[in-house]
Amino acid sequence: MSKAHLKTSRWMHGKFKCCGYRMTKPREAILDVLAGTQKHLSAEDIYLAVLKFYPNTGLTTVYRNLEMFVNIGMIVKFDFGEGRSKYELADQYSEKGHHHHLVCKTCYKVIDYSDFMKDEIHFLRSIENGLSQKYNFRITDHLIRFLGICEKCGKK
Amino acid sequence: MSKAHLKTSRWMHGKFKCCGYRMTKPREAILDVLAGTQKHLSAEDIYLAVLKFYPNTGLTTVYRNLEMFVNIGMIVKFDFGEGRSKYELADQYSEKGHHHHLVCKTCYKVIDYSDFMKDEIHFLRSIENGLSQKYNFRITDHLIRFLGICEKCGKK
DNA sequence: CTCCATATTGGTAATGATTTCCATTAACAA
DNA sequence: TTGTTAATGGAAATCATTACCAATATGGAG
Ligand SMILES: [Mn+2]
Ligand SMILES: [Mn+2]
Ligand SMILES: [Zn+2]
Ligand SMILES: [Zn+2]
Repeated sequence: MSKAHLKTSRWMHGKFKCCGYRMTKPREAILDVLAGTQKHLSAEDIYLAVLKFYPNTGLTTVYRNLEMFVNIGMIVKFDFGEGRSKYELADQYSEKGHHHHLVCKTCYKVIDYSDFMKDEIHFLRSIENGLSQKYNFRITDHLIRFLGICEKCGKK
Repeated sequence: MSKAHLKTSRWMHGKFKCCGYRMTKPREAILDVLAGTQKHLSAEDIYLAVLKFYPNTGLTTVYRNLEMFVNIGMIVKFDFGEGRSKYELADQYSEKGHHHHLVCKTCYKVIDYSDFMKDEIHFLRSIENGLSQKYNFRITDHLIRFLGICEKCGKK
């Protein structure tokens, strides 16, 4: 996480100066936590992790900053159906890069995959234009996800 | 909705006898309401609509039955991001058939589309098998959605 | 048709994630 | 160092969804 920290600091500088945002401990910590894991974390997960670095951070602050990070596109918020949102670094700031998810309907395990991106690009190109034209809708993003039963749940 | 009602009754018969479920007014009404609209309704939307037919239905009952209908595959539950779930009849019970959604990030307007299904099938076939193999995951469903700005929101 | 076992209902109270408030603190430009 | 103002964090409020539970209605057996 010290490595992650260094990396994090670098983004911050670039991203914040311009937007008028200030660089604060909680913000740095939130990005560090997300940069230091491959998992999809809930607001509370992040809060608990941040707490270890800065023992009097508020959960409110975590929520507030997560929202802000989502707004400026540094973090992505997902709803996989378990009742609370999960967060991860946006594609361009993550080692994972552009990817989608397999979600187990039973235990909510989430698997990242970035296979078959060539097929995806081909598929998207073939329809995005048609859709935005037909429905007068400016498409800025897409969501592709597969649902089913994970290995562990399948054995029961 | 009288037409919808007739149609609804027919399903009920087939679907319920077997599963051990009983046919009740609220259940009939919920399906009628969903069969009588093209919209994506929240639990409360449905509750208010049902209330007009059966003035002392409980919101709890609506939630309970929506969950049951989702479980047996007659209704589909969606989260478009507005903080409450939306429901619609499952593909095979709806005039809409298999379709996906365009969702406006600004006003949460939802547009159904079923264009380019040929491309979709081609795309899915090319990757579902590979994914389920590689990740030992039994895929039962998929979610394809486009996000962006609707016509109205684009003008502001 | 009547009766019974039990599935279902509907009000109310709990839950639990996320927001709102607001007085206090910290960032950072001058 | 100082002043302006963004940012924080604790507590209270929201709000959709669930859990409870006593009262009721359904559908099959007799
Ligand atoms: Mn991911
Ligand atoms: Mn739809
Ligand atoms: Zn699982
Ligand atoms: Zn819109």
